Amino acid sequence: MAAEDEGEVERKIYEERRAKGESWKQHGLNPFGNGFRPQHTCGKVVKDHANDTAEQLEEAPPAPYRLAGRVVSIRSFGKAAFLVLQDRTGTLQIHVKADVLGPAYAPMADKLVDVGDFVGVEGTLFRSKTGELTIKATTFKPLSKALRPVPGKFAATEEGAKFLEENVGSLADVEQRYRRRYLDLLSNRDVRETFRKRTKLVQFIRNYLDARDYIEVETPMMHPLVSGAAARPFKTHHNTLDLDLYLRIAPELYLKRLVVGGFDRVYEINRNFRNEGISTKHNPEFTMLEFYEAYATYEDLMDLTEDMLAEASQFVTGGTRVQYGEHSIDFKKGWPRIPMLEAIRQKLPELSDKDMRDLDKLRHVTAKGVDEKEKAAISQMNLGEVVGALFEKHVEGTLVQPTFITQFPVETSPLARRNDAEPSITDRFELFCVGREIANAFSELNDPIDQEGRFKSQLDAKARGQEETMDFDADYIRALEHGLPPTAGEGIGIDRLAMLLTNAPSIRDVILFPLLKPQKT
RNA sequence: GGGAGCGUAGCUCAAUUGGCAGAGCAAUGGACUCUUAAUCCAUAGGUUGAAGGUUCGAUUCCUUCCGCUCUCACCA
Repeated sequence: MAAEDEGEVERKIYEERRAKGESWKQHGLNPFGNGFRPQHTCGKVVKDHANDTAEQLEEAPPAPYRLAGRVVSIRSFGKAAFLVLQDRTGTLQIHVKADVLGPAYAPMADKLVDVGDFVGVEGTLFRSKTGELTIKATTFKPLSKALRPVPGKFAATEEGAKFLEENVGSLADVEQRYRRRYLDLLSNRDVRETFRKRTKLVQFIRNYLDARDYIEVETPMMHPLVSGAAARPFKTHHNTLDLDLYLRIAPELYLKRLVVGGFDRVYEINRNFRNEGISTKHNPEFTMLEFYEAYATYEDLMDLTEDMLAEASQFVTGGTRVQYGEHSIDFKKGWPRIPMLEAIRQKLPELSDKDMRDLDKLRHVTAKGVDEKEKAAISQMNLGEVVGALFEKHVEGTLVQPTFITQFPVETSPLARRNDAEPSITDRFELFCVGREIANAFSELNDPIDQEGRFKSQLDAKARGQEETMDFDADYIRALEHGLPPTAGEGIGIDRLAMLLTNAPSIRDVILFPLLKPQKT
């Protein structure tokens, strides 16, 4: 039934289309049928014959094609009509004629086929007088009735798509695009393209890591403890066990347990959940790649990362140079690697080497121009935390081209290995691009005694009022006590990477069904 | 949570200083056997997001609410 909150027009169209579906039965057609099996696809037919002339097709016509898809355009002339058929591969024009089809043309003559319906056709390929590759249908079978119309005009052909892009889009209402993604997908070509690229990206990463002898695993989404990152979790509950659980904020500690177990090249591409704000760069559930390689260092992972992302860009977009908004991003290998303190001092040259170890001085500099609430938070920070805050405030947003920032303070890196020469910093890097963090990696802390101390520091931070802290994971310590080989690990935000490679301004443009407030009726 | 903006027909958008709520596409009826934004003739389609207020009169001004977008904060 049409919903009660609909407008008159919408309800009328619905009723009319239902009645048309009923009329299909008089022609022996099931309005919600099944059993038509296409043997070819629109995109392949067009590709295979793109260079065939009208004469070639007439003299040596290819064997008949059997296709099925959604009707996205109808141009009817009474006893003949041109339809545009869309399937997963593309579109192809169909010519249906009363004299060729005989009784099978009746549903067209009676105007029982609408844009949005699915049909199956069989016929031979020719070029129409205007030169377009077209199937002359010898079989025409409506398959499935669409009771609701598609939104507005279809971008059915290249020319039509171009027109709609340059003028009014089919579905422009941002909220509707996210809420009813199926309409967005079926009416907007560039949206289909974006999600295909996202899929290609994930496919590429899997192949890349598989080729390097990594194995893909799945670890728990429901965690008894908060671990692996600094974020607030979602809480849930298991009834039978009467057990409170958290949706995972990161898989890190489970993956490293697997390295202890001997899976010493391991990765997971899966969802993380963080109970934080929603923005164009944050969705509460998002996809993360994490991978761990024994006997590698964080420096090895920098090499791997620039190689993997340069190749991913090539695979997904066809080149290493990518336009993102106003920026032209170059993923070609050889990205700058800058220690965090150095990056800060490049932006704030007035700070001396000595200043960078002066907690009061740094607190003072960081607190410049911020509100009282933030000032209070800064006054509680330790040296590492204030360095991190200074970096985020003055440097992060300025890193447009891919840049590795290395040597993070130990206080903000509770799972990373200390630097051998300078124990106050860790063997860690983050990758930034367009002012955003794309990747985070480090040589793993495999010293269980040090790890125990770091967990305790997290508890102290929690006691100081910090909400985003890790729990003490005694079983993880025990795993480390059984021996974690020297290992480096990395996390890459797949959504943010997909944004870069598809020129998407919002993370919602690369997540099929982003979280929205439920619609009130 | 703070700030800014938006909400008009199924879709995309107009509406002058507060003065009869409109167009294109989609829909419906009709014509039409090579169109591709098909064309031509005709018809229908509205609680202007919701509630309240000011006014002779509100799409327009005010208040509250709902929803969305952007942005700041938070968030690797």
